[in-house]
Amino acid sequence: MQIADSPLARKLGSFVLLTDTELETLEALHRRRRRFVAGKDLVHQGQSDQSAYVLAKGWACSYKMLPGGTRQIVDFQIPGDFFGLRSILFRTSDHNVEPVTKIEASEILATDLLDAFQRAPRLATAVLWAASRDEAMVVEHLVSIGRRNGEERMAHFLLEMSARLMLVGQGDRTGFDCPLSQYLLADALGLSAVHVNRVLRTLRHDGLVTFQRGRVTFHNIDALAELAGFDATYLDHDGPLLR
Amino acid sequence: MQIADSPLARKLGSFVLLTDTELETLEALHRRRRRFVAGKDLVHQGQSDQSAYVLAKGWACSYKMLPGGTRQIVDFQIPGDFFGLRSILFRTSDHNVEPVTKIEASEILATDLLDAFQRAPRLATAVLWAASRDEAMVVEHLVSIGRRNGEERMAHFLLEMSARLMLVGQGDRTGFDCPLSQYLLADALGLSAVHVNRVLRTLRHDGLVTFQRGRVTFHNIDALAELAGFDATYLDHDGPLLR
DNA sequence: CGATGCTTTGAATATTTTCAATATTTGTGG
DNA sequence: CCACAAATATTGAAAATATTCAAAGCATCG
Repeated sequence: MQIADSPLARKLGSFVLLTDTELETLEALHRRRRRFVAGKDLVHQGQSDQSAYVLAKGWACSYKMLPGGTRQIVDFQIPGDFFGLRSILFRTSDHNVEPVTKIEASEILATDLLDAFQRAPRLATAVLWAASRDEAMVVEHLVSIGRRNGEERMAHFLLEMSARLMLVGQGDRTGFDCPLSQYLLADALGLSAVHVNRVLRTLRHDGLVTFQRGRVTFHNIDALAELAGFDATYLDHDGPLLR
Repeated sequence: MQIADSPLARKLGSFVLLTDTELETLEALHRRRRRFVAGKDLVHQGQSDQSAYVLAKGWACSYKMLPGGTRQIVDFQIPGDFFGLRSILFRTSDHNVEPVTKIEASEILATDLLDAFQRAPRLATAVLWAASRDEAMVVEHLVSIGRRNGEERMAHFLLEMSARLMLVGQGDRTGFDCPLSQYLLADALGLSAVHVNRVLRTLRHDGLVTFQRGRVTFHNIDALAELAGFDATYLDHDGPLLR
């Protein structure tokens, strides 16, 4: 069995040991490489016949708009991540996706995905697993917003992003490059942008972490994890369950 | 093709037109009917080899504990709902499940589910769809906690529960029976129990909704939906995508 | 009927937002 | 490479929102 080097194959392969047919079917999903500029939505809440994507380069975010004009960012996507899957399964999208930076992504049409599941049925189980992993992240995000204060939320968020980025070979224990503005952080963490600024100042003054000029630098990652109550098990790959 | 009357078959059938084999395979998942008393967890955060369940009677909730001893309820389950799916896919559970009332549920072992996927591969796609629908609810919950105030959150929550209950034939436009205490509501909505009480008083005084002695009564459901910014599309079934 | 859990209310405090103003950084065209 | 405009970050003060602590009133169920 050959090793595929697409991020998607690597991710799914950690759950299901993929056969050659399955690998080929996966690779076929990567025709239709697209580029998008930052800030212009590529999946639209309420629209039908939207595609899903696998992100290859750059950062994006999924969010929902509220009647008052505010929004809540549900999730950030980094290279190797899926997005827009629900737009396929529900025919019409319940959320928006906006590139945070300029991005490159493979577009996956509804029929592509359903055909792939027909050709290689175990892929459906693998995608179910990947989607559940994403759901676990949303759940942890929910817990953060529901029960952690500003500092704890920020700490947890930065640690989670760091762990996710390290899984795809970006950043290290000292920190990571981060293209998010304080407005984006606010929309994600359920805070005001002003408060995000104050929270970052507090964490900086306490010698825990610095976020300046697009770079997150950890000064005391253990104290930060302690503050956040951070437990990365929900991100861990354990080795394939399906053989 | 016969019509199966299990809630699971009805739910998955709204996404995939199920064949006889698929229906039989589904029904086989309903051996192992279990009863549980209220308040005693049946899925445990951090434990491995946990089962998933399909709820037949009663209400349950999924939640996560935090280091400080507080908890965040992620989701309530009502008859027909799945829970503990992630405990199977990840071998170890990242959350707890507690019966709110006494419940009856069918236990589904990891091997049961994976065998069923092998025997009837389209079931995996159907379960992916159902899991995505659950994820959409968690996302809406996240949005609520992140960007709505106490009154809006409560309004949204009550409307969502009403819509979900009506899908399984419980309650109507005038209201529904609800076994949740203000403590449970607080843990779900990311508020304190005291504040939940004040929020309910405000909604009652404003003539929108009354929640007393286990019964939710809508007085002005349109105004309530307006206040909450409630849009039920994320709960809608559209008719099967897979034939 | 008595114990227990749930609901209700008040008052003081903590957290977060909003509004407003001022720095700083970044990107762009000349 | 500089100057300028736009975007982003920072700070203060007042107001809104929600929490905590404490106490009392109601249900409910054996």
